[in-house]
Amino acid sequence: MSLNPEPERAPGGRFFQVSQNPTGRKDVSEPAAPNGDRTPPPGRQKIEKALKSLLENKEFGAITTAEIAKTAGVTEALIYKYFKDKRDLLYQVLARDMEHHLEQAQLHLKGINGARNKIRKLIWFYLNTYAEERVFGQMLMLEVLSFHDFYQSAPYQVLKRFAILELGILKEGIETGEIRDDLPPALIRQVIRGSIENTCLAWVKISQKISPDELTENLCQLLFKGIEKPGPVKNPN
Amino acid sequence: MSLNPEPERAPGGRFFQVSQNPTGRKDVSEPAAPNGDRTPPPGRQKIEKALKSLLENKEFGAITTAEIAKTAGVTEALIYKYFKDKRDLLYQVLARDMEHHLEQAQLHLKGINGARNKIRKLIWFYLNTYAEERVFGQMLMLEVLSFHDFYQSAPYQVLKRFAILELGILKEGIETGEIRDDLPPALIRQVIRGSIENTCLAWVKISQKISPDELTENLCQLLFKGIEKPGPVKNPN
DNA sequence: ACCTCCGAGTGAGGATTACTAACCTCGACC
DNA sequence: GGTCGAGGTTAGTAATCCTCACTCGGAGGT
Repeated sequence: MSLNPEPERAPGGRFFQVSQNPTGRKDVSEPAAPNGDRTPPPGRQKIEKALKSLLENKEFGAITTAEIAKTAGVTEALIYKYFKDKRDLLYQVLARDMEHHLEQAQLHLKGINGARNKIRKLIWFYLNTYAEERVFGQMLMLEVLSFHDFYQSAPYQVLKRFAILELGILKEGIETGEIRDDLPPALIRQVIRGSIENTCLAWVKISQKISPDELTENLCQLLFKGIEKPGPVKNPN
Repeated sequence: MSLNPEPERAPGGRFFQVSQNPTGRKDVSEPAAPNGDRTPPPGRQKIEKALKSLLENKEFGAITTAEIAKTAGVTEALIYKYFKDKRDLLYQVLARDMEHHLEQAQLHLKGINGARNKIRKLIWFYLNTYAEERVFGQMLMLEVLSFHDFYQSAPYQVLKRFAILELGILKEGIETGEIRDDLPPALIRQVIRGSIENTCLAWVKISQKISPDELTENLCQLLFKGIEKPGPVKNPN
């Protein structure tokens, strides 16, 4: 009867259920375990895996908790044993992925000299990651960045660590004279990130095909040298 | 290059292309040609106004249809007389706003010479618009860009017209030699848009305060000249 | 062997939501 | 005066997120 493929319905439940936990993270996953080593319970793992696999061909808003539970082979209620929200589930999955990618990024930067070379490498790394892990890119760029509560969530904290990494490189470049010092590093960072995200978004949403290698080169050309044509200045502005 | 805006057929929804009514008073005194477009019914106008006012301090996903109907002073069902969806309501409101801003942008560009000057002006215009009409910026940047169906909606068609405008300026600049010709204009456009949107998003979401005038200057510096420190040119990598 | 505790997991709803079908009302027009 | 259709309403419905009370089984103390 229902021919409703409409995403982002949010009936049921209350919207502004205030969590007693200002961090937005639920501590239900951190009980006093016998020892520091505890593998997460199988049900929890299955739930996270189910969400990821469903995200392969459906957007988060269109995935129902019933669906998640069914593909995970558990009951709906179990989701709420481990996650405060449907959204909290997304955040925790995303946070784990981001943590992993942060480590990878740091690894990729090892042994590279010079701020500009590092920036180039980082740009390539982001593009390549978005290209190879589509679900991750979608989660980050379009399921999450638009929601208010994301900015109090765990994955946002990881995003901040990315920011620290990037700002560190920029400051290094400013000190060594590789990068101009008349603009705030935070702005430079936002421009770089914005460029990357915007091109990747166009690619994700409009199935515009790109090759990370080539795009890295073009982006660096643009970001490093600017859009002005070098040569005789016609109109000084 | 592949983002070349190609005209697609409009979605099935019907349009009430209404001319703007500055006085806010819309007496149905005019006979109104039978087959021509009439002024939209009051209920419809109230619904659109209600949504806009609710968006002032709530995100779209958290606004219920009941709420919209209540603040509009009509019943819920009336919404679905004029809009196919809750989202369709958002899209139509947004499309009207965008249409208006597109006209404004074209007006602001009149009498400006030179591609770089036009780009600078356009950047200022976007920043200023986002700064002054917060609700509009929020609608566009974070309620809409993440949804699949947006890319078949009316406001997306207007977005494409923005793209045409921007690409036109870029191509003009390439021809006159103001802008480098070794990079695809579509990429340049995406970088510019990404920079603007990313900075504005940070400003909207993290209440980072900016001044459009100052930010325009910095952004143009960055986008025009690049992030490299000018000076002794050593090796062009 | 028995009791207790506790985490993993379940079953059965409740509350709220987006959306719909059927109906009413009233002026215009023939 | 009958019809038609647009503007608007009443009274729902299915779907969805989330909660609460409950079961099961094993580890460990006594």
